[in-house]
Amino acid sequence: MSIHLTKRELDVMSVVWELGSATVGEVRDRLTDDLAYSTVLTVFRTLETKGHVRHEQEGKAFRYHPLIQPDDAGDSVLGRLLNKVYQGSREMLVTRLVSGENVSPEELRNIRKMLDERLEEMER
Amino acid sequence: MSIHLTKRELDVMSVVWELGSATVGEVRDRLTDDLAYSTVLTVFRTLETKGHVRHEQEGKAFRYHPLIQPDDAGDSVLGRLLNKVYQGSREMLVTRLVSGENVSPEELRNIRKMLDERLEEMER
DNA sequence: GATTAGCTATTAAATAGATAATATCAACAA
DNA sequence: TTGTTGATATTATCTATTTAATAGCTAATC
Repeated sequence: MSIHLTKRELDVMSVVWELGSATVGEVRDRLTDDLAYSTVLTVFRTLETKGHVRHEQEGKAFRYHPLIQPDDAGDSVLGRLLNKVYQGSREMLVTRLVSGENVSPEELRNIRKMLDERLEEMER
Repeated sequence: MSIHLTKRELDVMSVVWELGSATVGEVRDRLTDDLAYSTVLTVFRTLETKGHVRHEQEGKAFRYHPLIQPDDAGDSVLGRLLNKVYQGSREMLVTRLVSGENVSPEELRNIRKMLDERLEEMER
């Protein structure tokens, strides 16, 4: 079963992943949108209900820890993108991904290297 | 401004893109979920309101034509995926994309070739 | 000319998602 | 003891999304 996160849930999880763990206040500070404390709390509670985070007491606040990893959440989005938008063509998707102005040659070379390694690995 | 499509809207647009244009019935036949005729029609109407498709009469039915292309809709999803899930790392994203079992060596080689071309192009 | 088939138009309703006001509680300070 | 502060808990509201029932229209058919 694939994991579905709403836009706000993803915003929150993104901070949790980045920091390793986070409190409501920490997340609130990092979000560009200015949400009420209780709003972020509500999102955390639904994430906890869905089993995507757990919390532990820290002083008087709760500290939330991720129970899912970025890949877990990314796969469903990536799969849908691949199939519905790029008709299953990974090449088309990657082409678009690297077509922006702000993509450095280094990054492209790193990706190419990764592909080389993966290809070698497949031949063995 | 980036284009946002809901899940169902994307399902419908996906068929429209694939066929070039489509009627309500054609879309309905191709969706795996068994939706009522009026449901698909409603989705088309919201897509038209948003300016993502236009229609013309064809016999007694409407034929819908896309006014946006896959990339237009994909970019917002891809951007969010890149930033929120893979912390801006295209390499991580592509790594995940090609990590499945059912990815052929041909596909990997094609992607690599595309990267080569793009790199050359950047050097000029 | 009445009936049917195959559409579109209208309207409704249920569910999901986003946001936050307000109530509560516990610990610390005065 | 009594506020005050900084959390969480409860509850509510609004909007977006999804789904579809039903009404109405038009052309072909009997």
